[in-house]
Amino acid sequence: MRYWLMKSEPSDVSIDDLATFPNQSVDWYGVRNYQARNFMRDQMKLGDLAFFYHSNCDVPGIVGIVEVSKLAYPDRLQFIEGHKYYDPKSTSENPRWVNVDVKLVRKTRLLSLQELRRYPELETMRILQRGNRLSITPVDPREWEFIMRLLE
DNA sequence: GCCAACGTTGGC
DNA sequence: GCCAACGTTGGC
Repeated sequence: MRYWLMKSEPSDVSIDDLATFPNQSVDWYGVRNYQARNFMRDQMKLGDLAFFYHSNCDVPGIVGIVEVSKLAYPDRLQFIEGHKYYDPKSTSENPRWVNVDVKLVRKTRLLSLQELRRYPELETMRILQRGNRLSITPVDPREWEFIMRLLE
């Protein structure tokens, strides 16, 4: 059982969007970074928990908790010609990109990036490092617990 | 909208 | 295999 942080642009899929989806779940499509892909493919297990993080928006930060509800499988968008996430080098025999499904556990208050930066206990978090761009990052259990207390 | 940081691509 | 050029991310 591991913990994660997963970024989503709310203009694409927000936590409120997720709450309205069937089963309150969504396929985590569009990851086109090998490191992030490998986390999904090799390490994510059913029931793993993740912070749902709004990025590239007015107030970036954690807005909810989700759980992995389906193990990694090929991202369907890589096969759709002309789509933003189309990958001509990917084939159905040998798909390059995968995604898991995640399901809403609950919304939380907005715990902003600015607030996260205030706690020395969290300063090793990947999300807080300079130039961090990885959309999926592991979260240390101690950091997870610390943040969960902030969200109570 | 700017731009620093980073990942990927492709010529050599 | 190096590395310059380019594209993307995402906070500000």
